[in-house]
Amino acid sequence: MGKVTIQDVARSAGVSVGTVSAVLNNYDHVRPATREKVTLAVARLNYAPSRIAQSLRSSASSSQTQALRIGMLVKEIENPFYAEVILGARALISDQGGALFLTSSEGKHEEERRMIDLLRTGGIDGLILAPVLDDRATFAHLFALQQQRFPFVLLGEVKGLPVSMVTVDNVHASRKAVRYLIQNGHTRIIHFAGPRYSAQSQYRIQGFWRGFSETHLKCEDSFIVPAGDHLEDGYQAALAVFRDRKPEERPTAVTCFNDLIALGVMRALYELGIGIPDDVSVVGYDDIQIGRYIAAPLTTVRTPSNEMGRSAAALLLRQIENPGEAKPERAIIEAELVVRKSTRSLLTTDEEPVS
Amino acid sequence: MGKVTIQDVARSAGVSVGTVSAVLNNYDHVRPATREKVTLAVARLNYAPSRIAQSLRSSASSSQTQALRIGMLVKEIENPFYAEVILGARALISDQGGALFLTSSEGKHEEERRMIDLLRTGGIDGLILAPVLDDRATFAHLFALQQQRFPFVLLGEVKGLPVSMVTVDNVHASRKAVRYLIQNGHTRIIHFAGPRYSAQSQYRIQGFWRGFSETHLKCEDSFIVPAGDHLEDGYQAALAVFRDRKPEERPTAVTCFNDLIALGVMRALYELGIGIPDDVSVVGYDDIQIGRYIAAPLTTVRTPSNEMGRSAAALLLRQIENPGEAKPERAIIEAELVVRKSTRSLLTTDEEPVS
DNA sequence: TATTTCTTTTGAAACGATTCAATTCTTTAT
DNA sequence: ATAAAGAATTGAATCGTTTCAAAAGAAATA
Repeated sequence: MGKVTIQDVARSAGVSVGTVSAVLNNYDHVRPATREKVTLAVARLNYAPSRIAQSLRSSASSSQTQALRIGMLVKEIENPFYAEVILGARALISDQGGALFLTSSEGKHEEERRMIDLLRTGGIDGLILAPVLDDRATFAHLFALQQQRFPFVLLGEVKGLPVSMVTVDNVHASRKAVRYLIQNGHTRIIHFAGPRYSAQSQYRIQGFWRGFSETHLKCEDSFIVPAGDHLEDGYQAALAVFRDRKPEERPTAVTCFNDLIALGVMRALYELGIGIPDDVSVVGYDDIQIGRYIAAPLTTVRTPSNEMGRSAAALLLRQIENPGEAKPERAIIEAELVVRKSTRSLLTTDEEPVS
Repeated sequence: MGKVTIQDVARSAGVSVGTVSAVLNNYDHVRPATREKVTLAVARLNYAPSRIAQSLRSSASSSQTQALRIGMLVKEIENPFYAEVILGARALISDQGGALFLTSSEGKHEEERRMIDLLRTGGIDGLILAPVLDDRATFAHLFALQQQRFPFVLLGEVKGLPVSMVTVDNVHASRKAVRYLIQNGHTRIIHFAGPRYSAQSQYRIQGFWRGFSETHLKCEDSFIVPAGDHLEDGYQAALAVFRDRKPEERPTAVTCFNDLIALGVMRALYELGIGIPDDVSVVGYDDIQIGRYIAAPLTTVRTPSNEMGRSAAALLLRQIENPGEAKPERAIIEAELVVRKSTRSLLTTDEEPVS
């Protein structure tokens, strides 16, 4: 069963390939009768255009229009911080008539390298990497890119690699935060640190130390508590620190690797009945938008978003595997209500099971 | 700045294209000296083979060894809801050895179409659209895609287009939320609705109505309040509804188009001194992760993330424009401390200016 | 030196679409 | 009925690779 090509359709419809192409692309210089003939032949042969050939041919003509394609690799798309970064990059590239294609490594080294390669061979004009994981093999990879003069920019800290990058002065910023707390009378301050091998986190720890060293106070080792970079990390770390400690032994303030950690910490404090800022002051890092709007755990309709994406992909893969079958499929997913603290019954004051 | 082809390499190395191809594919009938010449030319010109042309040619003989490339277009990457969807899709595609390339339309119709085209001509094997904006031209676009048998899946509601899609039963879910509230004694309930022309929002409104119609209660027109789909939309809408109303005239509960609206609403209520859930119950929609962790406005170090992305892109563009200059640039951006409600001074109880 | 054999290199023909100048077919106007 | 203008169709060129029969070069043999 050889593949059906546009040639076959043309022959079967008794017209030229050019005409078939015109019909398929909805050009308006085709007579209805001709269009009909072609459409029939397409249906009869169950013809599906080869997208490979299509893009080979049209990439030629579109490359004259020079639509800039930029690839971007982030660690985790779900971190609101990157969302903002992405928006910034996107805005500028879009203004230039280009497009930003996004990918994520989900924190895995080999994924990072794989994505870089896939983007690069995908006809991308340049790459934005934000941030690059601390990994030897990746560094070698980047070095090779650099050698080949492939345009790319790093976002964040990478030591000892002479490439273009955008960086924040983490030490300085972190120092400012601590100094602010100390100036306001705090002496026992804890820093919930980021991922162990993240250069970014190390700089922020360094700033924390430095903020202390400028004063008469001493920063003890126990002031640095490893957490991570997710909400849950902050939550767990804070529970561990605050749960079994007497109020007078608690820190009076904490700084966090990022806002997600801070939110997690705040959640833990809330559950422990520790007031913010009455008992403990909390400082985050990044200023994600949601930080300005936070309140209390939310009753909500739970859309199984992860599963939705998953089944969308499944549907798509099936379509690709059977290019012939044009039968649309539809997955209907049931949503459910999750009751939390933001609602209460007016009938009783006790918590009730979900109806 | 045209793309470098195998022809260019052949010319530059002083050999034929066949030889270059042989070198690239590691055939063993190439003399070391020749191999060397070619390798050098490849490096010199920074040549990367077009995988589109590759697979066009070899599709007949060798099987599809190419990694699967899936494009995904979302409305807004910054919405945490999509983040989850993306993760789900990504997980499955990655397991298959493929990659997910993400793009966003930022809610603009023509951007949506432009992105679809750019993805399509970029050698993508299939497309996930989540969700599709309610727009005639876009529908026509999708119809054409469908005609051309390009594999794609829609995520969300689109009426009158016979394509594969993944959908949630919005009416049902929304109805459940209202019913829950009514069963708990609420009678004055407001729904903060989504974007005006979103089919999704319309279904959720419909479910809201239906939840009422099953009871003895009447859903008045004024119960539906247009909001939008961003935090700020919810915030403003809630302010407008609650600010000038006497407590006994207030709704005792609200449902929201999504969690971001809910968070915005909660923020507004907090500022107005209205207790959650004591005075008003709030129901969101989506169950984004952060909904489980919320607390109070956060003092934070503000990283100018938008500007960071922007300048990363600027650097990159400059690099692409001047391919010769390999001079690494570096943009250093100053971060600043933003003091909000999660910190307080231990010296005084009044708020103080930032140091 | 001429002939044979083996190793390298060449260049044109695919792959399957889109494009567009040239051509043929319809109208419309004269 | 003929010319001119407009509409529809054609088909060769093109995109960037790989492939492979044929040509060319090098080495070995007679």
